[in-house]
Amino acid sequence: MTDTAPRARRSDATRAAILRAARERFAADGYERATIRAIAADARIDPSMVMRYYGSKEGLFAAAAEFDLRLPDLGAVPPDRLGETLVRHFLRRWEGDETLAALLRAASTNPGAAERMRRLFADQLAAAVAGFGTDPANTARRAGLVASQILGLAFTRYIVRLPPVVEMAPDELVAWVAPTLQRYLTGRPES
Amino acid sequence: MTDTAPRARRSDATRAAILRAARERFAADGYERATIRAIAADARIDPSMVMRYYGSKEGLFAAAAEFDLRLPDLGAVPPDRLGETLVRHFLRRWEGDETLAALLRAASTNPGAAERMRRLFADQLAAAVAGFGTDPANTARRAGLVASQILGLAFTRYIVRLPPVVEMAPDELVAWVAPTLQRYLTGRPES
DNA sequence: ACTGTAGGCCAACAGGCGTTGACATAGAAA
DNA sequence: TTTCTATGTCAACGCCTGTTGGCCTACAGT
Repeated sequence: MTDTAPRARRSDATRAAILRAARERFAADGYERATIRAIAADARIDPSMVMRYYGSKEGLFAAAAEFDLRLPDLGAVPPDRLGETLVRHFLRRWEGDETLAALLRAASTNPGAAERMRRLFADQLAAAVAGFGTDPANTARRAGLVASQILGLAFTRYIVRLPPVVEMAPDELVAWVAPTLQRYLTGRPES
Repeated sequence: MTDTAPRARRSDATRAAILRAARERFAADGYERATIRAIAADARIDPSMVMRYYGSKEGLFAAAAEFDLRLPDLGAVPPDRLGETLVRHFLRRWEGDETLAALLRAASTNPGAAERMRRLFADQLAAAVAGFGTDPANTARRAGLVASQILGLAFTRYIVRLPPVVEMAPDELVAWVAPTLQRYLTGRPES
């Protein structure tokens, strides 16, 4: 069998430094403004190392934007607290990890990043929504609506930084937004 | 007095063509990928004309992203149909004019565009929300929440193009999203 | 008819970009 | 100790970008 967990290479620290710097820059500047040269400078190595390890800028972004929403099993959540659980989870998830901010910024202008974003929500979120079983015919629609509110929240809070949205405390946001998600997940239109 | 409505210059057609092409490109590609050369080519003029008429790329964008939400007077709307009115209005407004899409895409990566977006919603939306008078202390907060859902809808439908959100008919979207805005505008948290 | 000016094009600039290949070096393998 | 390979640096390439200034040309004012 091939060795799937090869022993640590000497270059692993460098690779990690590049990835960390890349995530920061992509999150702060978006895909096109985040230059390989700037990322390499942050990581204190030569730009050509980025090419050696990640092949191209696209390849670097693909590695840096690898992301798992880590959604909980919604089947194990009390059905009336689905919305609350989701908002809480998302707020925590991307407040501690700028990868999603990087993906979000890049998705606006980079077709590859947009595709990745579609996949992230089509696969992971739709799967989680399907996980609690009700109304299989509308799973995709419900997941899409949830995504619209969740991404809108992220967009206004972390990208555009609309003051009122930035200033609201997490608990306050949960109190307002949870019922929205709850209805998108379990309600009916115009309820 | 100075002539505030000077008679049409010969170049007005060119200026308009540039602006139209700029909006298209900014909407399709975002700020950095939309090049002056490409915009000029679309408008069938020389890139240097863009500079002559708009000074710089920033100046061109500022002119192309001039936008009025044209929000209705919410005081004249039946209080229980505020949400529906708003969603309908926004869907129509940006389905027929790509300026907002341009602004949205650009706001992700261009600080100036983000500032413009903040202003747009802080001024125009917050003003409209204040227009129906209830709960003046929370006007900004309510407007922010509305913006998060509205922009999230635009982001998923026109920028990332999440399939389920793209495929839903306007009426269907209204039926789902209107209650959300209605609650953000007139409800209380965790209602 | 003449002249001034506004409209438009062309060629070039300086700088930044992603990317490449040749070269040095240090540590593991022999 | 010698040899080889992984790690890293340096300098340059070709390309594209925003931007500039000089030069035609056609039209409006006289």
